[in-house]
Amino acid sequence: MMTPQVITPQQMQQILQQQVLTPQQLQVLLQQQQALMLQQQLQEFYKKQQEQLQIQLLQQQHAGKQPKEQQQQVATQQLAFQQQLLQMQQLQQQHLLTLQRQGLLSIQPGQPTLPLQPLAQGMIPTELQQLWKEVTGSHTADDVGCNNHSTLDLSTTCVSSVASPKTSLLLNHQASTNGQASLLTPKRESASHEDYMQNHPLYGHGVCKWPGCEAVCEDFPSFLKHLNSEHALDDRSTAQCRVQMQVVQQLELQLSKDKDRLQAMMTHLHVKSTEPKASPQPLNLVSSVTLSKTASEPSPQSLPHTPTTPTTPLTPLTQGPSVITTTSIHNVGPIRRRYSDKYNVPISSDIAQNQEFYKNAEVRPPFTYASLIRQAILESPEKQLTLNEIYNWFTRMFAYFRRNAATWKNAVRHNLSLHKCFVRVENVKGAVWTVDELEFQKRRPQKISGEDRHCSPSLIKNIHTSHAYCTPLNAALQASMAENSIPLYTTASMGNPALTSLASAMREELNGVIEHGNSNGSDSSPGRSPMQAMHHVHVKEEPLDPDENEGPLSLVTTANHSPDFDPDRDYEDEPVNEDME
DNA sequence: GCTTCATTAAACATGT
DNA sequence: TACATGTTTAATGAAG
Repeated sequence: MMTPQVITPQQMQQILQQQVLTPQQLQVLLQQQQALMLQQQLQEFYKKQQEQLQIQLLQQQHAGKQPKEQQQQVATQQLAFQQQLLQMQQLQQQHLLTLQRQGLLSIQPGQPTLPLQPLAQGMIPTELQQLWKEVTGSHTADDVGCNNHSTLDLSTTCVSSVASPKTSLLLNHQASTNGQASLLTPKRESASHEDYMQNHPLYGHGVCKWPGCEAVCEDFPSFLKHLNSEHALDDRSTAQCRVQMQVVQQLELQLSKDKDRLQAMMTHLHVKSTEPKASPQPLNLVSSVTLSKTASEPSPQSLPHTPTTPTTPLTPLTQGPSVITTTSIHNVGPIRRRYSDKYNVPISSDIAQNQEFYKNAEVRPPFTYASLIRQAILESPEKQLTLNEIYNWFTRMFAYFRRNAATWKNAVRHNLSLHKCFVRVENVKGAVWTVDELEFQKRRPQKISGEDRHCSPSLIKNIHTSHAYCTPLNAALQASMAENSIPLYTTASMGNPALTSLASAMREELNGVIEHGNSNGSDSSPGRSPMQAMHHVHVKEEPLDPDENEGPLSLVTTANHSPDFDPDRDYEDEPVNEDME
């Protein structure tokens, strides 16, 4: 049988060449793939039925029945089989509806993605029916109807045998979208009656959408009446509900498997594309950078003066970080918006996955300076770096920053001073920079409410807070993550991008959780801090700092003083005792 | 068109 | 004096 390909290699390639596969696109692909698989399974089922019929026909012909009897029987069986076909189609519609109600499947009229055959139409097995006319079998309807097949849970065929045989393919997009009001999210009682009518998942286009019902209800009250009378809480409804649950579970299981398969495919392709990247002659910059104090300008002969053409991973990972694509290589110039900031891609994942690429290609990393600085600091064992070490990290990790040192170094310094998320801490050796994770997370969404800008920008407030216990919360965060056995971003994890992304994603998630959890200042145990040697913490106020009516307040610089946070953020008013100077 | 943000450039201060 | 470090301001462009 000519079965439609789920996804051809060409299609896959097309997908992969779309550098950024949004989760929505991925979802659509998975749904389409699953729908096609469903279609295939049903078609296989039809085929098997047909084969059985043919076999039985041959047997009957050998038995030598009377022609008239045979004709009558054939007519009856044909009718029964057609009914079963319709029921199968109904079942298929129900599957689709289930997906749509859950928001898993959204068939849009102009969706230009992979060619998904309209199931409601494509599944009408006219050819099969034609074949049926040619053959005469002795199948009973029950045999057909309750013949479960393959992995599909077709038990609904038996349960919902009350379906009207005249039901046609009522699945249409509009009804489907109506159904998206979701079975799983019951309407609030405050919702208007009209909305409820329009969005009731079991009612659409004047038809009861109860599985296998399709009863015509002129208006919503009559539908309700019908619903209460015909689909009351009884054994049949319970059984149907149970079957529907099984259907959903089956589909979810299948979706999960397909997701895993896709992930494995992506991972496989990604690994394969990065395999030959192991440069036989890696740039000897790392050692020179780390050994030299003024290593920001590495030896010119070791630098790629022309933009390298690395073998870049071509496959965008769909979950989490993205991998450098060919076209992104061209984004060498100044990028005002960094996509990883914009799309919330964990920077550590991206850097980890494209580490070799960034090291060898003079491609500007698609992150802001602030993100890069933060990453540099977080990668350090002590979560603190001197300015020079930050420079070194830049040059070590990115070939792009091996040139124009004056420019980007100035930018680094500028960012360090400008952003409140970077905290300068003086210790005995000198000044190091740490990350105020809360501040950084707070500024990431970049959600701007314009009315809050009256707060006068500016002015660094170098408050010398007193003690070593002025621990940047980042340390506590890291410690908490360590306690939760969440691997930090290390070079050891770079070998496994999936793990890295997962860890990063979890870390980002956890940051948010801890952020809230810590907002009461309960767990900033100084004992965990790796920075007890700190003496001075300079707290600065970021120019973009609004009054922040919403979102977590930063307690990093204040939690050490008082849990009662002053929303005016006037850190100068905080008690400053025992200034070290 | 406005606002916000990131980037870049530059001036300036301070310390070594 | 030169350089590194740190702060601040301003201009510019991208994006929302």
